[in-house]
Amino acid sequence: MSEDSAQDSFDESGEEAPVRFVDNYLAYLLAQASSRISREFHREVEATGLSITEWRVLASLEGSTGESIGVLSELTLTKQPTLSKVVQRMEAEGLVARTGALKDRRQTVVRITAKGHRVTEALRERARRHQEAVLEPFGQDNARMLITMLKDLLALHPAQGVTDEKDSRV
Amino acid sequence: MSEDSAQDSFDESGEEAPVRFVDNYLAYLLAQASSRISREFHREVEATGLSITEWRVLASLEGSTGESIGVLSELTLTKQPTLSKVVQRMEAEGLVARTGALKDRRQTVVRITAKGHRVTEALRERARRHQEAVLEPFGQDNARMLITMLKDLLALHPAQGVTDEKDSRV
DNA sequence: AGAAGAAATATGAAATTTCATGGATTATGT
DNA sequence: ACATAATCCATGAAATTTCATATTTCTTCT
Repeated sequence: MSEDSAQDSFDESGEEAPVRFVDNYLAYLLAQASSRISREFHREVEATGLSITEWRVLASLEGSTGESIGVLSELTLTKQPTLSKVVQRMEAEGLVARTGALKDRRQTVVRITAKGHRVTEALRERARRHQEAVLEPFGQDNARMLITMLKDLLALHPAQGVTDEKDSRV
Repeated sequence: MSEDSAQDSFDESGEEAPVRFVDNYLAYLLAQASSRISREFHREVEATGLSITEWRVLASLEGSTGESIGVLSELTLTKQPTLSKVVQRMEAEGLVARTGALKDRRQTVVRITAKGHRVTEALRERARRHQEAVLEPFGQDNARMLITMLKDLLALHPAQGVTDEKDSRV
C-alpha cells in the first residue's frame, strides 16, 4: 500500500480533478479519517441502544479507576454541560456511578459500573476487530507507525490550553 | 521523533499505570488528533467572524468549480439539513452563490464568491503555516508519510451517508 | 411512454447542545 | 489569615441541530 497512491489527486477518467485546497490539508484529512472510521463502527454502537456519546463515556472509563467530569469531557470530546447531563442520564440507567472526589470536593468522579462494563463487553471486542480490519491493508509495520505518529501528535498537542489563552493571539 | 515513544505505555513493575481501552484505539486517536489540531486553528477562524462550519464550507469550495449541497455536506462533515441552512445564510452574506445545476435540476450547486475568496485568503495562508508548524517536529519524511497514510485511509473508506458529528469522535 | 422507485434539497417541529451563570470549593497573594 | 481569584460542576434559557417529511427531478423497469 501507499507510497504513491496519495500523491496523485484521484481521477479515474481523463476528467481533470480540481485540486481543492482541503485535499492536502491535514486538519481536513484527520477530520475525514476520524469521521469515516468512526461512522462505520457507530452503526454497531447504535444497534445496542447506546448513543455515541454514551459509548464514548463507557469506552473512556473502561480500564480507568474513575475520571472527573472535566477529564471525561475531554476524553469524549463533549462539552462539559452536555456531558454533565449525559452522565446523569447514564447514572439513572445504572451504567456509571457518580461520587464526590475525596481530594477535591468540587469534582464529580465518574466510574463505570459492572453493568456498564457488561453492556460494552461485546462492543469493545467488535471495536478491536474493526480496528484490525481497518489497519489490515496497511500491514503491521505501517499500522504501528500510524498509531505511533498519532500518539506523538497528541503528546505534542495536549488536551486543553496548556498555553495561556490570554497570551495566544485572538 | 518517535519510533518508541508510543508503544511502551505499560511498565512491568507491578504498579500499572491504568491502560485505558481508548489509549490504543485508533478511532479515539484520530478523533483526538482531529479535535486538537483543529481547535488550535479554530480560534483564528472565529476571530474573523466566521463560524467553523462557514470556514469549512469556504475552504471546501476553494479551488473547486462548485459543489452540490450533498457533496458539500460530506466535505464539511455537516448533515444536509444543517448545511442547507448554513449555505442560505452564507448566500445572504454574499460569501457563496447558489445556482441550480444544469445537469441535474434537483441539485443546488454552491460556489464561492469573490468576497468569500477574499475573506478566507488570510485564513488559508494561516492554515498552511499552522500545518507546517504542526508537522515540523516530525520531519519532512514522516510528515509526508502521515499525510499519505491518511489519504490512503480515506481512499479505502469512501464517504458515504453523511452522518455528521461536528468533529467526529470516538 | 408510463408507473414506480430513488435521489437531492428544503423546511418545520422536536430534540439536543451551547452559552451564560451560579454555587461551592480550592488556590493564590498580601 | 483573609481577601481575591480561579476552578469545577450543574442548570435554565437560548440557539442550533436533527429528524421526519414534502417537493421536485431523475432512473429504472415493464
